[in-house]
Amino acid sequence: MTAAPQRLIAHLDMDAFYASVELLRYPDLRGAPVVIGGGRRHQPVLRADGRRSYARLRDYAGRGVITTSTYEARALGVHSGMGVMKAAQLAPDAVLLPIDFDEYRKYSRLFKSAVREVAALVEDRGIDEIYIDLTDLPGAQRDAGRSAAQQLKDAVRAATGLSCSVAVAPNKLLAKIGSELDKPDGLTLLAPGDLQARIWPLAAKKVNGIGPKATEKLAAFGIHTIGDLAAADPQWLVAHFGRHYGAWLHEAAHGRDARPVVTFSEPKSISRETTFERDLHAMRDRAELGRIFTELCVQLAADLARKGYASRTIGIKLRFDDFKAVTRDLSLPAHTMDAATIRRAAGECLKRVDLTRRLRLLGVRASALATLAELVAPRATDAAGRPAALHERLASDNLPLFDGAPPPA
DNA sequence: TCTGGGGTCCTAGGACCC
DNA sequence: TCTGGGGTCCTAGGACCC
Repeated sequence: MTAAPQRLIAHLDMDAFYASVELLRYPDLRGAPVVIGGGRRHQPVLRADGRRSYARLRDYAGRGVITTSTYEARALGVHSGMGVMKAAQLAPDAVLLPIDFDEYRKYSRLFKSAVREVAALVEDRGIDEIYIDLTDLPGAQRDAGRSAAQQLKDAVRAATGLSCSVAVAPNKLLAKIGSELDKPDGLTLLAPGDLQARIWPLAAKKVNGIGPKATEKLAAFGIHTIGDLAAADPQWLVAHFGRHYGAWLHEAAHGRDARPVVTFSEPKSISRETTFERDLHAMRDRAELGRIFTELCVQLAADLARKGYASRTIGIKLRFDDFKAVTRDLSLPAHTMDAATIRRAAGECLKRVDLTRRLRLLGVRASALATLAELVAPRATDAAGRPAALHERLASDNLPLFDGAPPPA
């Protein structure tokens, strides 16, 4: 009997993805600190002499955050998630470019299809990163996946002109940590024996799943590195972090992770939200809020239709001027993809919220999704157990969309 | 002038049913 | 009069990730 082959899981992460895509079309910016974010204004302007002029961080006013920045900008202390206004204090002369998701999605498709030419078992993890299972790739076991990883990097560069960082490890958890170790343009191999020397010295927050809150709580107990965490008593971790999370922290610190590479999964929810340019009040700005609310519902309905889903639970999200958020949701008797039905359900949710404070964000969410195929499948049945036709399963009506925002509580 | 928009997963209490 | 579990659904909030 032969032993099962060692799992070889790659994590591939594009280097400063949005910023690198922008540098492809604005090569004159190469080497400069460049930041992506802050909305859709501040487009570069082509001047009469044929050169471009770019907005600088110091010119910006608004509520945007940094989505990505070049390594030159990061060296100045600018990081993703940071408010643009705050970043402007650190790097006022850095170039600011608007976000162009269509362009990034185009390059995302390009690099992912290049990867799939090399290896078929690919898990999508958003626009700029993926996991790849190399375990059964011919030849991969011979060199622990090194040549396969190099092949992936070469394929991505050939297809896009962009660099990425790849790590190959026994599982997703370690591969994810590993791809950051040699960025940019990295190629990292991690074997089970590398845990103590290469993983344990790292900060605990390098583990995917240990965020700001857990990091702070761990630090309060004197746990700073992954090694500190590995040395902690698992019973103690469970007592302080809960049965599930505490046990997971222990496993993660020891580099154990059996999650498979998943090549497809159905979405659980689809949503639309927007942050207003200025905070709005439910009564004073009622007309504007009503318009935005309806627009979000119309967009959400279009998203559902385009992707082929119907939803049975509609929810709203509000964020107030003090940044506190609340959610409300409502389950319907039948699935819907109809804008008016969504708008009415979302309006019911809104009635359950105290609207004294001003709002900075409004969102609408569809969950409990079913594919249209599921809804028409023979096994789809009505309350009496009889097969139901699609038009009977979808709650749809022609109520007017613009019925205004409900009165504040 | 702090803090976008799109997601996933987990917890926890109450309703309701067996 | 007091006292069971288990299972599922609904709802709200929060941590976390890209």
